[in-house]
Amino acid sequence: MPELPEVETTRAGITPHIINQSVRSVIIRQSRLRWQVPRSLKRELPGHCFHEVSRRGKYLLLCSTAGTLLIHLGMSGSLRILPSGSPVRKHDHIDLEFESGAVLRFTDPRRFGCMLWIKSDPMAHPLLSELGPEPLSTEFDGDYLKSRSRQKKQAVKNFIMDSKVVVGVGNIYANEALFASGIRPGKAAGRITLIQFQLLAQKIKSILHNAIKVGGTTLRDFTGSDGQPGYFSQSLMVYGRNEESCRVCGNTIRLSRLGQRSTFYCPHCQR
DNA sequence: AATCGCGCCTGACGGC
DNA sequence: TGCCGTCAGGCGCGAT
Repeated sequence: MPELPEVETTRAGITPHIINQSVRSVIIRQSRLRWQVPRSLKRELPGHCFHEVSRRGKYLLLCSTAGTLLIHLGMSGSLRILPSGSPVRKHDHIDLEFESGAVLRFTDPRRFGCMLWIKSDPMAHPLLSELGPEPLSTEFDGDYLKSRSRQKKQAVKNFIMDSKVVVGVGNIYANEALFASGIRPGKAAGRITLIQFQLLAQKIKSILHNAIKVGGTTLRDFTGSDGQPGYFSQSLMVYGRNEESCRVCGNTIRLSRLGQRSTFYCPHCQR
C-alpha cells in the first residue's frame, strides 16, 4: 500500500530516468483504472518531454508542455523503470516508452489507482484544489491542527486522515502517529489540546520522514526492482498488532473500527 | 455543512 | 484439494 513515503520514493526513483526524455509511445493494455485512462494519451504524449516530476499528497504530477499526467497508485499500484522489451505480466496496465529506451511501467493489481491527463492548470483540478497542506511543510503544525479542529466531534484519527485537513496520512501512519503521541484514536478532534496537537504534528512528520529515509536506501536498485520500500522495514508499534502486547507497557493492543478502517491502539499508553 | 459509509478490485487466507 | 466467503485498503462521492 503506497503511503506518502512510498510515493515520494517512487517520485525520486523515476525522475532521473524520465526527466527531459522524449516519449516515444504509450501502451495502454488496461484502461479501466479508478477512472478510465484517456485514449488521447497515445497521440498527445509522444514527442513531448516531462520537464518536472512533482508530488502533491499521494498524487504524482508528470508535467509536460502538452499537459500534466496525474497519477495515483491507489493501494496496490507501482511505477517502475524497466529496459524496453521487459516481459509483461498480468497487471502491467500502462507503459510509457521513451526514446532513450527506458520504459515507465504502471502496474496495479487492484486498479484503485488512476492515470489522468490534465491540459489546464493541474492545481485547479478538482482532485487537487481542495487538498490540505503537505504534512512535511512548515505550515502543518499543532496550531494548524488546533485551528482546524474547533468544535469537531469527529474522531481525531478520521480527522487526520481527511485529505482536506492534511494530505498523505494513511491508515498505517495515522495509527502509528497517534500511538507515538499517546492519543486515543476515537477521541473527538475538538477535544484535543494544543499541546497534544503539537506532539501529533511532530510525530506525523518524524514518522513520515523516517519512512522516506528508509525508502531512500532502496533507491539504489530502484531500476527493475519491485519498489516495495518503506514501512515494512520499520517496526510497527500498533498497526496489525491486535491482541499482541504493547512494546512500551506490555498491555494488550486493541482493535476497533473507525470510519470503516482498522484502528489499533494501546488502552494504557493512549488516552 | 459536516460527516458517514459505500463501492471500486484483487489476492491472501481460513474454514469446510 | 478446491471452493467460497471475508478482509484489506485510498479515497471520491452520494447519502444523511
